[in-house]
Amino acid sequence: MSGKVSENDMTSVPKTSRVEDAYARLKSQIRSNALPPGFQATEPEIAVRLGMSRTPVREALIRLDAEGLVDLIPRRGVRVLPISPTDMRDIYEILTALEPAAASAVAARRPSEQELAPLELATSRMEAALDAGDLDAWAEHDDAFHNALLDLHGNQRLTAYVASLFDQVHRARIVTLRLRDLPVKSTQEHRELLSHLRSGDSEAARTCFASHRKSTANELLGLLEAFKLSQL
Amino acid sequence: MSGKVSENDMTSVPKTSRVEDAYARLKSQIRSNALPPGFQATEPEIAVRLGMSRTPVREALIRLDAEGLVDLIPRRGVRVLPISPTDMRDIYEILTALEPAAASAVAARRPSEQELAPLELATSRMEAALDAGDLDAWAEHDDAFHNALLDLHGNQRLTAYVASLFDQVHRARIVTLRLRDLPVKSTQEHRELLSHLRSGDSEAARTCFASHRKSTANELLGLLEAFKLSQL
DNA sequence: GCATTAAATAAAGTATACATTAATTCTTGA
DNA sequence: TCAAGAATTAATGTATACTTTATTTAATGC
Repeated sequence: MSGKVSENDMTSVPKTSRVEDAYARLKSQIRSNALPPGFQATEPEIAVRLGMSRTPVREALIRLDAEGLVDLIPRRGVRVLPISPTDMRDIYEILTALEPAAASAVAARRPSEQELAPLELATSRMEAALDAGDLDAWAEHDDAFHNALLDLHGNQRLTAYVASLFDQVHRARIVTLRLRDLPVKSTQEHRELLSHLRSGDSEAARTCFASHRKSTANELLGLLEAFKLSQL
Repeated sequence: MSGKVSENDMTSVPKTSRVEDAYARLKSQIRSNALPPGFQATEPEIAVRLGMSRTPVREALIRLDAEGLVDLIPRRGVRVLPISPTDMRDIYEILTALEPAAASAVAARRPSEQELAPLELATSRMEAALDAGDLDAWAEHDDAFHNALLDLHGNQRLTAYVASLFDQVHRARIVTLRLRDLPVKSTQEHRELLSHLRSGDSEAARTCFASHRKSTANELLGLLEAFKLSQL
């Protein structure tokens, strides 16, 4: 009964393995552009950089490679994969097929107001962030909206795959966010989609989301072309 | 100029690494049920089995884990993942969203007869296999049809992902293929889809494929329930 | 001085040794 | 006999040593 777990909470931290640590740090550094697209390094270099041996680094790199974030080049080490307009087109095409299907299914399930709460919250925050002109916050809540919708749908494979696609386009989204007008229309579309989910109109939800995705994709691709951003 | 590459062609074989070898063999054994769902083994056991050290085995297992074919259990080794009806439902839902989108895009592109040749060939072979009652051949050409369509579309991420989903449901497809009536309707639907691709009717192609996928999924799920196959 | 080829270099690929830790088994006491 | 706990076991997680091989550099011959 003297059961004290605390005291040295520092030692009872989640206990992360080196592989997990390497994976998380590398992924985060890629997302934040600390390791920019095209960056190339050898395994020993990365191992030193992360303060561990090659073994866990290799295992983390294999995972990042499988997720399409880096390329393992036979005798040259790793390269952080740049995203080309073609990549963007391909990825958004997949998102345009998957997310509307999820939205449609969620609407058909007639979700309760409680289930929709995370979506409502995310939408409100997007609106607030937009008013405040805080683009980073807006992007964060946009992410939250899409994740909440997928969670609600409950197809874990779909959720995981969409998440990995979002990871791949993250850098490009961040860059282009500042090259375009404020995402007023996009925010409105989220509000509209939410109303379709509420009313249980599955076809309207699908259509609404599909057109949202298509316009997002077109806008993005237009910017990449306009600014000659052939590599991100 | 004396440059001869041949002579010892035996030495210039693809030259496969141990990791690749382990990956391919394990995957093949999982597909063929040599390693049945639920099969569990430790890394050293698998290493002995494959005649190599743990290192390449681990790396191959990480890839198989990322693809959803095995589960790496903290201290228990690997387990070949069984497919449950829920998994099947989730996977077919994704396929139902992705493949019709690809079919629609291909139709819109008005493919040439030459481009459609692999699809025509696969369909003919499915019809022949059906007449001959050769279910294995039928399944093989069914696969070929779907792969050819995705290749034609050209979205490599989409192609790769669909392929990995097919890998996951492969065992279940093989089993259920023999529990149901001959796939007459399914074969006809392929022929029908092909005609829509030929005529460039993208909406018809999408609808046709979507209903094909849905009926396939329903049939499959029905069989799993009817035969109480809660794990494959 | 250039091209061809050989040697050196360094990275990935692989094996193995070691550390850590969860599970199991054995022991001990009630 | 059963329960609690300690010791053992064995598997993963990690580091390191070694092997193979592509690339680069150096050397040699024309």
